[in-house]
Order: sequence, then C-alpha cells, then structure tokens
Amino acid sequence: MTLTEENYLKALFHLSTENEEVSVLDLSKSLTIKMPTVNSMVKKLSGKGLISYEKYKPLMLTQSGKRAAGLIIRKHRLVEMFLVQHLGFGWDEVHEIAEQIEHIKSQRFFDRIDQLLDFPKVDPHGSPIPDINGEVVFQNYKKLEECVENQMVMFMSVGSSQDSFLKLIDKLNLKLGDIIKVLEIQEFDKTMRVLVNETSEQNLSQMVAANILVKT
Amino acid sequence: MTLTEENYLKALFHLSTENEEVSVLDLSKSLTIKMPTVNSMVKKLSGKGLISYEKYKPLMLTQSGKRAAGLIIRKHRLVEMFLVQHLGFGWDEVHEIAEQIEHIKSQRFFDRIDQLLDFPKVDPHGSPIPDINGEVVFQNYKKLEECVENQMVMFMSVGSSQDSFLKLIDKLNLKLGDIIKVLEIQEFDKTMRVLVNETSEQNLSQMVAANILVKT
DNA sequence: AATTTTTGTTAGACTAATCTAACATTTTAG
DNA sequence: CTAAAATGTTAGATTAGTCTAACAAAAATT
Ligand SMILES: [Mn+2]
Ligand SMILES: [Mn+2]
Ligand SMILES: [Mn+2]
Ligand SMILES: [Mn+2]
Repeated sequence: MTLTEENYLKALFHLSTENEEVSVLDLSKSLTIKMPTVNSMVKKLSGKGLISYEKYKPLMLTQSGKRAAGLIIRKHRLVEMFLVQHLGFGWDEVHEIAEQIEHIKSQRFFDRIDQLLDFPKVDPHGSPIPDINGEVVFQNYKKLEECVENQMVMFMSVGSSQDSFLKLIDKLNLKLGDIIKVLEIQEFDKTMRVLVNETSEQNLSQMVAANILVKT
Repeated sequence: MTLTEENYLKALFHLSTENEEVSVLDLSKSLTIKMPTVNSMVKKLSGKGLISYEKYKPLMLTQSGKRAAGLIIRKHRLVEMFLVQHLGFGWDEVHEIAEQIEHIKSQRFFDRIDQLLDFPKVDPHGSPIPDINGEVVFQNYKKLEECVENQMVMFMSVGSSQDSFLKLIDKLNLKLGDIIKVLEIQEFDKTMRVLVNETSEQNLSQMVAANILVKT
C-alpha cells in the first residue's frame, strides 16, 4: 500500500467513527483533496477490497480496510507516544511527524517502539492505541461540558488535537490524569469554574469543556 | 526536495567519494534505475543547482548539492545509531529503515535524536556522521589487508555494509574498537591469522581483511 | 584510421496522484 | 412536485518518476 492510500483509509476510518454516514465530500474535505480525485481513489481502494463502494452511496470500510486503517493508526499513536516520552516533544508538536513516520515499512521498527514504551494503551492525547490486529478499544468518556456542579471526574482524553487547543490546556496547567471538580457553572454562557487536583482553580469556556473528555 | 531527489544526491555523493569521476552509468547502476531516467533526473537537479552537468561529461555535485547530500547522510547515520543504541537493532538491520526515515521532514526530530545520542561522531558501522552543515570529516583508515605481521591496530570501521559481511563479523565476534594483532599472513592466499583483544584467534580471508578498516 | 563496443541522449509511452470543467444524480426547499 | 442546490461522476489535462526503443557520441580495439 502507498502512503497516499494509507492516508485515505485512515481519514475514512476517523470520519466513520465520528459520523453515521461518510460521503465523498466529507472525505474530500477532510483530506483537502478535490472530489474527483477522491472519487477515483475510492474506486481504486474498492478494487483492492478495502472500501465497499457503490455509486452515490455512503462510503464504508470493509473488514480488511478497517484492519488496515487500525494498524496505521496504531503506528501513528505509538510514534506520538515515543516522540513525547523519549524525545521530549510537546503533545502539540507530534502529530505532523507521526503523520510521516506512520508510513515507514518495517514491522520490527514499530514492534521495538511498542516494547520500548512498555506496550502503551493510549497516545499522548488519551486516544486508544489499536492492538496488533488493528482493533480499537472504544472509550466511553463523557465531555466535561456535560458534568454537573460538584461532580468530580478524571481528565482522560482530549476531543480535539488542534494545536491551539492543546497549547491552551498546557497554559491552564491541565494534564491527562488530573482530577477535576466542577465548582460552578455559569447559567449565561455555561462557563465552568473548576478545581484541579484540589489545588488550582480555573475558568473553562463551554467550548473548552466540550473538548475535555473525562471519566467518573 | 522529494525523497527521490534526495536519494539521487546521496548516491552521487557516495560514488564521488569512492571514484575520481562518476558517470551516468555509475549512478544508474548504483540506484538500479535505467540510464534515461537518471539522465533526466540529473538534468532536473542541475536545474536546481545541485548537480553541475554537461552532456557527456562526468557528473559532479555543486557546493549546495554536496551540502544537501551531507545533511541527508547525517540524518541516515543518526537514525542508524539511534536504532542500534535505543531500539536494540543489530548493525546489519538498520540500513533499510534509515533509508526511509532519513526523508522525514522535521529538523527538530533529528536534532532531538542527535541530542538523545549525545552528539555521536560515527554511525554503527564506524562511518562519520556529517555535521549540522553537511560537512564530513574524512577518516584516513587503513585496510587490515595492508597491515604486516606483528602489527597491532584498532578496528575502526567497515568497508562494506553488506548484510552478509556484517553478519560474518558478528560471528567472528569482532566489534568496532577491538584491538587486532596480525599474527601471520599466508603467502599463498593472503589469509590472515589475527589475535583479537589479546584473547581469541581468528582466520580472516583477504576479502574480509580488505573490508576491515583500522588505525594504528 | 576504421570499426566495434560502451556510454549517453532523445523521444515517446505508462502509472500514480492530482487538478479543472462539464455533466449527472440526489437531496432540499419552495 | 418541481426547481434549485448540493453532491457525485466522468473526461481530459498535468506532474513526477519510471520504462523501452531508437539514435548519437565517445572510447576502445583491431
Ligand atoms: Mn495524531
Ligand atoms: Mn500520514
Ligand atoms: Mn546505512
Ligand atoms: Mn532513502
């Protein structure tokens, strides 16, 4: 499989977990590649049995397409974890590099990184690392936004990996694993006043709270 | 620069250090790409000011071509060192992976690896790692083959990175840095009987001795 | 010096991945 | 239920990198 094909599969995989149905236009937007190009690549991947495609119908990954995508995402997330833990990168700096390294052709290479990291289950953003068969364990986290006053939760994952969001979380001194207590929710704009690790208080906008994923 | 262009520059760089003049045919053979393809790529790189090219004349890297090639080789060798020292690969397993990772677009990534390795000067095969400006420090090692009886030398580098050669050196229990004493040279076939680190004796064929680079 | 061999170049074709323009189908809205 | 808008497809062009076949120049041999 080429780097290009791998990126298409990965994008379709991600869109499929976020939306019920995925259109050619969705895929086109997510890759910033024009529709006719996507259309022909979809046909090609359909020919390889990775996407099931019928004209004018929503796009779907086949079983083997899902597995292939899962394996690429596995590599991506292992690499991100390695970059943070062993090369000292910030969680906002690793995506672009992982986007490239995920395409390296060497099973061994990724196996060794997995081993070096002691077989991590999540990446630096709290997203699950698919297993060696490309299977993803679905995480059932709640948005902090949906929590009520006085609730205590743990920060498990981020809902966005946008640079500006990750940097903001850093600035707020929030880290995965932190205990967050909801002190007060403004009725007007849903801004949340929270207590982090029993020590520092922060105000979080609704938009930020919507991208902080927590478990009880 | 594309991955392809980078590989052409690197190949030309290596051929230029091994031979006085480099022909289109040499480059073609070294890349296992047919001559007409090489011819057109050479013209393209000449257009970018990386190769100086005149019809029917030997190929040469320009100053900036040399620098560019040196920087890619730097990345390659840093990666090889990293793979051996931090991921536990054997020196015979790293070349193919480094051949891919050397093309990753991220200055920072290689800087961090350099730092993690504590700014190594040589790769796992004893080849010099070019500096941050792509400059290579030329190493003036001698072939063990050229040594005389009773001479004592240190194993500094290998003349070939072929898998079978590296595996043989492993099997002979030889490592970079070992002290080699020449005990006897067979007149008939130039086979060498050597003493390694004052402990183990080995017989080395002339072909092997020619690829063991040493300093006095 | 002439001929053969080797090396180099040009021309033209092919594949992967992209695009734009034109046309077709499906969905949405009036 | 039609007309407009959105989405999807086809056709044809483009670029990078590769190839084969044919031709040209340089080098080696006789
Ligand atoms: Mn990522
Ligand atoms: Mn990618
Ligand atoms: Mn190498
Ligand atoms: Mn390479």
